[in-house]
Amino acid sequence: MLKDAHDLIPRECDACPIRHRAVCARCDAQELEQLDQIKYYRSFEAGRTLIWAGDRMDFVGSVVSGIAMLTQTLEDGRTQMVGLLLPSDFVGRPGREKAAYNVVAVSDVVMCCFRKQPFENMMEKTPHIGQRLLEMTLDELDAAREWMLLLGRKTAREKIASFLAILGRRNAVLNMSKAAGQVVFDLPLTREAMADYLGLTLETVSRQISALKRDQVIHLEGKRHVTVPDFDRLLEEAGDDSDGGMLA
Amino acid sequence: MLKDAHDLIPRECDACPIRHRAVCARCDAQELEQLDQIKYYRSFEAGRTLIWAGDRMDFVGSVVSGIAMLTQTLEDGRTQMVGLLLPSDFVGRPGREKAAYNVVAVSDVVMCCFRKQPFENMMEKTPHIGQRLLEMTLDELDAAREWMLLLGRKTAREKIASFLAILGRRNAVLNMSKAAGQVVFDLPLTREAMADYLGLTLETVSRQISALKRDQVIHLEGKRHVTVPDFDRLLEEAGDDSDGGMLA
DNA sequence: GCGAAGCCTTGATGCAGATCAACTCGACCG
DNA sequence: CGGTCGAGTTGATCTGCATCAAGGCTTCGC
Repeated sequence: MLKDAHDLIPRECDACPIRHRAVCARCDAQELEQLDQIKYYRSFEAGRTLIWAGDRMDFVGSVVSGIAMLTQTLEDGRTQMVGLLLPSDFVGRPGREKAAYNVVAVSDVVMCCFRKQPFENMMEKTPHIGQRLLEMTLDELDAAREWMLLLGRKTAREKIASFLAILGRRNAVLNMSKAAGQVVFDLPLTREAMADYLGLTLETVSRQISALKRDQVIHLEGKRHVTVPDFDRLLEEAGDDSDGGMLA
Repeated sequence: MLKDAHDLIPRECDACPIRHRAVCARCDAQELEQLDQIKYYRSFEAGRTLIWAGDRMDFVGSVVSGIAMLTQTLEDGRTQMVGLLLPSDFVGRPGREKAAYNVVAVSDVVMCCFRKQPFENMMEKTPHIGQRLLEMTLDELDAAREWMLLLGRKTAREKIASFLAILGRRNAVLNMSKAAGQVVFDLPLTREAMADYLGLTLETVSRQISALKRDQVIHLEGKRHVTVPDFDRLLEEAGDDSDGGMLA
């Protein structure tokens, strides 16, 4: 299943798909050289837990390809997703000994790992890395705060619509959005993972997706392929403050 | 009411109560000098909204004294708190034009404001500021993720207990915790603000506090003064993973 | 081709927390 | 000192989502 994972591993940073969005985005050729000394690639197959909360961490790194999630659980098993990691997202916290969250591969994942101690040393001397990491962390904090509004105050239907809007927005940017307002994408998560993202049960997720389909807000082919005929309609359903959506 | 606010404004950074925890924590004397050129103090009375989401921001800054909250709202008025700002916490985002959240003074607040443009320029040249801001932002992100678990997966009782535990832990650190496990503090928020923090209604907050009192998990004098006779008991009620609590 | 397992959907029922409403208490003010 | 206003409590009722349960569809291994 992972037999061709090494095809996805860039030979050098110039060829790296996340070169200009990851922690290393601001680094110059010489700094990349240094990073190269302390990095290595790892591949994980879908479903595998890369890191358990509480584990000792000896690396930090970037997601190169695939999707992973950060989760927390209570003793009785209730699970909440607290981060969704896409290519270029950063994993781990410089200066921290132990992992604070579980990291689980949603799809097959390739990571570019940096040995932790050398990376921390390098951060001290190379402002470019810390600067970029600050930007990325601030973005994540903003995302976390949107997410808190969703978890604390939205109805199940609004939660689903919001989640679809997030995915749709992302794909609209990448795919240069199809004709007038029509947006198409695949759900990267199972119903259960969506439930953990949204603070719902998988049954409620399923029901609300069915309801949005019934009400023509979305169309579904199979269980994962979504078409949004009218994106503004979807945004209304998401209940967000009308304007706020597009501020980058 | 604010007549003596200027008494709370430090004359110089050395005398500043948040000198060693705020963004400026790592700055040396010369850097403080520079910051001094671009800073000014502002006072706000309890209840005032310091900043409206969408407002143009021409400063960033630190809370010197008092408590403020970040909130987001949906059009129909549902409100979620997304940040609780204590002395030394940072307000605003370098590089961002417009405020993303409302900032509301919970108590009287004094802020140390930096003019935004000069502050950003200084960040470019002074790694100490960016480094400290990164640390603080990472801490906030961790807090946000704990908060997401609370919002998404905890029951009303667990939410209240968790919130009390957070307050109690903070005060235990400051006040060198009273005799054996006993913790005492005042609630800084109204029932309504607590509800906005926890994603509940104020009625539910009130009922659950009453329930915890009835069950002897806490004692109340008046409506705000809380005594926790057995802190471990409170942590159990909070439902957290047993160990996780004390990792700083 | 058949059984098992994973993912998903749908139905029936129950309950935690929202909503609506009445009331208490203390602070402030003319 | 009576009136008002904001904060908090408590009760009655309603409802959205969780829970429990059954069954469908697809994929995979034998």
